[in-house]
Amino acid sequence: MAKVKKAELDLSTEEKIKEAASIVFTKKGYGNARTRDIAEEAGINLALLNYYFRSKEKLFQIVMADRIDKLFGVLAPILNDASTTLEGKLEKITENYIDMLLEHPDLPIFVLSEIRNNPDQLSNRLQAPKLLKESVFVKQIAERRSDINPFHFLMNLLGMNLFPFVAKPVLQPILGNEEQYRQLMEQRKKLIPVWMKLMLDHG
Amino acid sequence: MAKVKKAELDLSTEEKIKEAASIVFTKKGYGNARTRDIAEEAGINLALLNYYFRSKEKLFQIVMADRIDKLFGVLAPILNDASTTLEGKLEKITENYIDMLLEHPDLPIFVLSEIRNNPDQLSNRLQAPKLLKESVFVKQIAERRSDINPFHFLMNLLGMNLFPFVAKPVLQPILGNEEQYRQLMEQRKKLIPVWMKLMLDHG
DNA sequence: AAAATATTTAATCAAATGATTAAATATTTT
DNA sequence: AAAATATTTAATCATTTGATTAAATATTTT
Repeated sequence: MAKVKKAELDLSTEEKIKEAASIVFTKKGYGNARTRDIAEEAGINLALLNYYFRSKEKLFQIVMADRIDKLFGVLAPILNDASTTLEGKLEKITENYIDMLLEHPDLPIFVLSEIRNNPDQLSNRLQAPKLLKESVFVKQIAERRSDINPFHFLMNLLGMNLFPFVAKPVLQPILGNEEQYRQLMEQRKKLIPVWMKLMLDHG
Repeated sequence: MAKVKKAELDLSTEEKIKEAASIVFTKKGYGNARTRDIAEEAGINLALLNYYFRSKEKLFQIVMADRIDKLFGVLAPILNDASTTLEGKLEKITENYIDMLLEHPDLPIFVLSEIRNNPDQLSNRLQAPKLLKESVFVKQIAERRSDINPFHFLMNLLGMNLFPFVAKPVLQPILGNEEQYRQLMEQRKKLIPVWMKLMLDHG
């Protein structure tokens, strides 16, 4: 019990700081976040943050890696699944993305703006590009429409899924209250795959 | 000539600072931008910045108002034009947006991330929501498809136009070099209106 | 040209902020 | 329980950074 107790507390405190850092960084971005904000959010002393993570920068790197995983992890397992059709993938990607984004609406704008702030540091370590580029998913699109660059359809899919969340602060006043916003996103889970199929089959 | 010379220099220096501030703020965001960065970019002394604009915050407000105008100004004149069809508006919005974004690719991510950082301050003063909500454009969409909330199509249009620029740092490695990226965006000027019409007419 | 005004600079201030230190407290091991 | 180790804190440091000041320079007006 003694060993367990210590390990529990250890993990709990470290995890509490990581969790707080994730919240504060995601909400404010690296430059606007204060280590004191994070300490307060975690309910601990400022020195503890440096005791566990050495620096703001180190803590940020850990949070960032986790956030990037969250944002692209939704895609990864689906893209190269040989057992699903293109249609199946469109439905699965859309449903998973919208479900995830309804829980983490500020994730895309955080990751994208931090990549903008530090393209060299972050853009290089993304395995998402290669993953996307050589995926079964993109090959399936290319087979279906050899006349159009398949990445156009990828941009459309990601754009229709992600943009309403990236632009949420601007769109919310147009779209209504939180519940109405949520309902629209739920509708899009059905609609986006239909629209994607339309684009792939006609035009 | 004497009067002109002073006025010229005056405007030139003030404008030089504004221009530098626009560049630095847009590239780094408010929190990561240093007033010394801006002064250096403008080729002037730090004190001059405060002499002309009183504070970083004030300078930022001026830059931000200008950037918001740039981002939404493309839409405004088209949305309520009674002399164009829905199809005509889709083509015009897409062409104008992509042309503008090719010149200012980091504009959307800057504006959206700053609105996230300060929703109360910035979101309220946007007249874009009301403009969009009550536009002829949205009414024309609603007439065409009474079965689907017209804002779905608005989100699709904006998503397909803006997202490739918002996500440029992530997409660039997939899409190729700068020139190839540009060519894809040029293609989208023709493609997006076609796709939008498809979605409006079928499904 | 002299006086008045506007512009620009170097030096400096004060507050914010990331980080450290040394001591206190709690936990685990012996 | 005592010793050893790990955790936590209050106080403090050093740097960064937005802002100011007072003096110098340039420009405009008289």
